[in-house]
Amino acid sequence: MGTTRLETVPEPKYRHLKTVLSEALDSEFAVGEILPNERELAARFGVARATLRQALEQLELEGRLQRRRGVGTTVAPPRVGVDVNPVRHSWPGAPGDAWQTEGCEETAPPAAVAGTLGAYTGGPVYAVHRVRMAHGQAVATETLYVPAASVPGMSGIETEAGAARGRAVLRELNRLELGGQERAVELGSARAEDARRLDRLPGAPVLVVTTRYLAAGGTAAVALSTYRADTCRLTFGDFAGVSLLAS
Amino acid sequence: MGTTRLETVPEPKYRHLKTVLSEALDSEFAVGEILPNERELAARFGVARATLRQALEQLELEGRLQRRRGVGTTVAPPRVGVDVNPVRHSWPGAPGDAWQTEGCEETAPPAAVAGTLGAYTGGPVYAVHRVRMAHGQAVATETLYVPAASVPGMSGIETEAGAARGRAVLRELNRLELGGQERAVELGSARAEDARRLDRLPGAPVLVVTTRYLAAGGTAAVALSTYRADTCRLTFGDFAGVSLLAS
DNA sequence: GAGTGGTCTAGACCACACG
DNA sequence: GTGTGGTCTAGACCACTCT
Repeated sequence: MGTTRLETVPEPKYRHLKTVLSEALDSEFAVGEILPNERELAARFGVARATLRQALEQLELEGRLQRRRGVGTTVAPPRVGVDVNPVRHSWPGAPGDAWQTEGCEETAPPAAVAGTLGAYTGGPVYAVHRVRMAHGQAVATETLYVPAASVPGMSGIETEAGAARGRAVLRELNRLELGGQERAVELGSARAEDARRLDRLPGAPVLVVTTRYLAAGGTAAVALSTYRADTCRLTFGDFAGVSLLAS
Repeated sequence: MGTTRLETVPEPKYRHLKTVLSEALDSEFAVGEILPNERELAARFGVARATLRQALEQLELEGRLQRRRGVGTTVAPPRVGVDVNPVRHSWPGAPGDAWQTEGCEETAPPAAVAGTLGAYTGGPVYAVHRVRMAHGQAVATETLYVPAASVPGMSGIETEAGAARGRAVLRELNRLELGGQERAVELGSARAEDARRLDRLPGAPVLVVTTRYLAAGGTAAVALSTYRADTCRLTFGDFAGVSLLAS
């Protein structure tokens, strides 16, 4: 006896390691606790550091661990549920929304965004940058693309800059009647700028939420929201329960 | 000058590689086209294979590439939008739903699921397994947990097995009045079983959708749906547009 | 400066698909 | 059998954080 190798196809080491570590996290570690460093863990399990890291990477992807260079690997708290419910039909920047305006610039939108802006294509576009906080931590960044044609009140000479200007754009947007919202979620990897704001490395996995704001039969604005995939669970409806993936 | 190194902090090789490859995919390759193999690509760019693979991994995560052992690396088609809209309030298995019932077993639900089943905790639970197809390919698997108490019509002796039994459970479920749905989306990694059905390796990134079906003031059923993160974009509302992450 | 995770190398062998 | 991606090793050095 003394063998656990009953599978027809042997499991890769890193996957077995992942299982072992996962169970250890459940039983032997508390949230926030710091794990032994990678070199010691690798030695303890008798594998190369690269193999250990493969297991740690997946556990981090699943939100079980948090790794920070120069600091160490800690046990992550359960994911926070962030509401992205489109039920309450309101514009971004409406009273009570969870976002904080950080800046605004006038740019040409990315080609893919320009396509969905439809009728508004060609004119200048405001890019409003916002951040969403939860429990004192940035969980998402957003760039809201608003064609100048959607906010005619902004057409005058603008002396305001940065956040104030962004808030002005949102104010103007809120004057329109919102026809509806369309939303999509997909997996992406954080661009350098977003990664910095989210305190992650570039390329970190993120959940990208694309929202089209409809008004007067057209697309009045498009938002690209980038949520930390390791720490966030996006909720729709009034789902207030906890993650079912915890164990 | 002949130098492109203007950054204060040099970019890691794999990240630069990713950018270069990404641009090459846009301009020099067609969807479905097969790339040179990893050993040749690594040689061509003058890096170790492991470094090249780090770039390929992220591109696959973003849905730009598809890698298959024994076959090669191909350029992935744009992600398919799959509707997970909770607006049409209906039970799983209602006419017109996109899922195909594959089997059914009676099990104890995972601890985390049992917790959200609330009032029904303790009794036997049906686990109905379903698959969602799109364009002839499995894009998602689902396990629907239905407490026996939710489907009293099933309490008799059951001679049916597998898919037929699963359909019977769904039929019974559809007799109840649906009070509402609550939904959450988060990143996970495919368990071995799901990975097999989705034609992916275990650990592949997936979007996990948790749905609670409410009836008579309680949770009548809970579904855990696992979507391929590389090929799927989950849409809410009537969002029929294409991905904005394409470029 | 010491210790951490992040990047990188140059190999090796394995599992799988296909002809 | 041949070629592909998947796993694994044993090192090395770098970037970052904390003291």
